[in-house]
Amino acid sequence: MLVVGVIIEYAANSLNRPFSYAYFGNESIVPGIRVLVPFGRNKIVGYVVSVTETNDTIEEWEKNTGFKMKEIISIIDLKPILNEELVELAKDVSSYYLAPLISVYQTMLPPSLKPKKSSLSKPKIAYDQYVQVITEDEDGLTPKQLELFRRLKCEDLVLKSSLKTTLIPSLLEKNKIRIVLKEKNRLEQEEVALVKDNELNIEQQKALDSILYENHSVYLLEGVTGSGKTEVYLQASKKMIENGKSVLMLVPEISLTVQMVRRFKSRFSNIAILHSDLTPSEKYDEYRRIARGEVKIVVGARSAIFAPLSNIGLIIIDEEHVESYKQETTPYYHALKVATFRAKYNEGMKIVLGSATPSLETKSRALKGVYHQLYLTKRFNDSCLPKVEIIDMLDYKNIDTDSVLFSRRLREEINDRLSKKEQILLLLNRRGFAPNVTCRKCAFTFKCPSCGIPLTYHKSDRLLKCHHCGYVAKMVDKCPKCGGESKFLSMTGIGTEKIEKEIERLFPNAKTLRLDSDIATVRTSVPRIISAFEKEEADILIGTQMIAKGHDFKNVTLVGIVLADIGLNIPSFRAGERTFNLLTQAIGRAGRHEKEGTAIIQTYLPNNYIIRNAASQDYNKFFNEEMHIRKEGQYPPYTYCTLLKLSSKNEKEVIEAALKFKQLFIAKFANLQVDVIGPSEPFIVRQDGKYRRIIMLKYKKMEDVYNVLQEVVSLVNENNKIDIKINVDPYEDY
DNA sequence: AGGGATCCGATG
DNA sequence: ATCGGATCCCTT
Repeated sequence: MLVVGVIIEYAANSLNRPFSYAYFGNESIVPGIRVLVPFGRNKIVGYVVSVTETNDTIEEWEKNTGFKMKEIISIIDLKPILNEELVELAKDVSSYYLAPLISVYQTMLPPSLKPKKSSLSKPKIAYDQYVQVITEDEDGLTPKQLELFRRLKCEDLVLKSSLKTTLIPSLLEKNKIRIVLKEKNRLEQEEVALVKDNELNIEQQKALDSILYENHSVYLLEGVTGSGKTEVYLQASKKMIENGKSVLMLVPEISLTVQMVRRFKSRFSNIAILHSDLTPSEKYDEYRRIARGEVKIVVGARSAIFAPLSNIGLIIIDEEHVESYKQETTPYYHALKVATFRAKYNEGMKIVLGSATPSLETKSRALKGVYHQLYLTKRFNDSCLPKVEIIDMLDYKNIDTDSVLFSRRLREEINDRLSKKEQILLLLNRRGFAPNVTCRKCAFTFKCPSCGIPLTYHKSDRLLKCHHCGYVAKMVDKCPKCGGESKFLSMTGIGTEKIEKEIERLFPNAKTLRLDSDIATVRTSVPRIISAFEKEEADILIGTQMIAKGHDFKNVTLVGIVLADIGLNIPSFRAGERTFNLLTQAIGRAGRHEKEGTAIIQTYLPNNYIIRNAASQDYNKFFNEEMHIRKEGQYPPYTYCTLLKLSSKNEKEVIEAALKFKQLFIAKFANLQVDVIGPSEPFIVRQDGKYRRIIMLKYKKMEDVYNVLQEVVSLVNENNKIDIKINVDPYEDY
């Protein structure tokens, strides 16, 4: 009998250990394969972690160990689904982020291979049928058959479906040909013509040489848009490939994947793509192409950091500062952290971080010499920086006489661009019509039943939406509390829809488009709107941060930031950094080409350092001032953080549990450099109808908190009344 | 007593 | 994570 150690598919801390099963069959069973096992009253999928032989019977084994033992129902895989490196990597990720091992495996693998019951119904390998000639002998063929036979003989393999003929069965029967099955690639990749490398300028060459020949493990390649970071990525990749290494290229989001893939395909004919917009079949096919070693370059989003590439020479993380590199659900990993883990198994591996506005963590490490700093300062097409004006919206003299939303200056400039047939971007980082609906009779405010935060009114579909959880309700005519008529329901605050309406009123002849995630719910609508605007089918594009990212509109000469303050008042220590990045991005959309551009920032905080530094495009000044604030508050990069999230249906119980944890922490950390902040009521008051509390730990060394956190994880076992989530190095903090 | 909601504990 | 049996609560 074989005793098989299995971790089961449920990603719960209390089940994060092997369960033993018996196996009597004669199929090969080795660690790393999936099996179907009985668990409680269910049949579920498990992942084999150990196999040992014993002469005991089940009864004897049960008596010796005191556990019950059931039998494995069936074996799913022939061979391990993860290579050795990924198995080790999963351990590192699981232990650093205190996440169940199975949850890491599940994020590493495509849907068809996840150790999860749902994988069994996911797409399997698809085959194409090819025809192959197996003899020289032309005897016994009819003229038509002979004609086909001779045609097939010229080639090795011919795709059967490409032959418009019914004669295949007869040739098969006469033993002239055979059918060969080959795995199909269901991802249709765009054809891109290969081009030569661009000439590098001195800075680029220096950066490239440093990456290739100096002995640092992490590089920060800092350079504004248009300074040619991508060319450095491409040529560094090329050299790595020549040296027999492989390359992993990460981009922050799907729309940027497409552009980056195009750039890479113009130099390398064979690359793999991994991101969440692929279908399960496409993911499966790409994954296996990588695993078989058929590709040396992978371009993808966050989870591509787990690509089964071997012998990695270079991992590039473009737009390093973007927060989407951190997953904010179990296993809460950050792609950069995972990259550093991968360096352990890939001798001499380099990590290159690219950004125009590096995260404070990265920049400060570069300044300390932990990362090697490289600069690209020259702009390529020599386009000049836009002129930026800050408009104080508290000063009534600046406000337009017809509209409180626009300043005189912004309205003037819009009129000017409309008359010159140049285009305008209007950024407001909030969707909907009004973010708050309150009854003026009884002060009732519409709130989300499951989150407890105010609902936003969406005029176009007359809905109230929760921007946090997606809850939707029909707008009503009367106040649900006092029955007051609709005229008492006041809509306060602004969103993109209101700007759209206001533009229609003030500039009736202007053609406008709107782009935000309400519109983006239809998969194809984003590229459609972007390309319509590119083709100058509209004068004004109104949108949220979606319009600030990446797109290069040649005829845009005016960017209006309708209200820059949104995001600054959020109680997060990262609020300033986020806003700086967004404003910088948006300003950068103005005048990226021959024509000079202008950006107008409307704000109630005209002297705020974030807004001033974004306006002057001064990253270094922003960095120094923000670092000062982080130091005062002892926030990252001066400390590390871990966020504890507790929730329960019973408010009193969360409060009590949170206080208990606080006490535990205070006792354990008495002599260590660890701060315990909270428990506090989070900004999102409820989650899924459950009451919440958060505790933030701030510390200098992970060793100081690690054991205690593990203890917390084990306490979670005993406590199924309250749900506890641990987010190490969180980006959420309120 | 009966039905439904909620809690609790075990899962090999 | 999931399930069933135990427990509690309310109605009948």
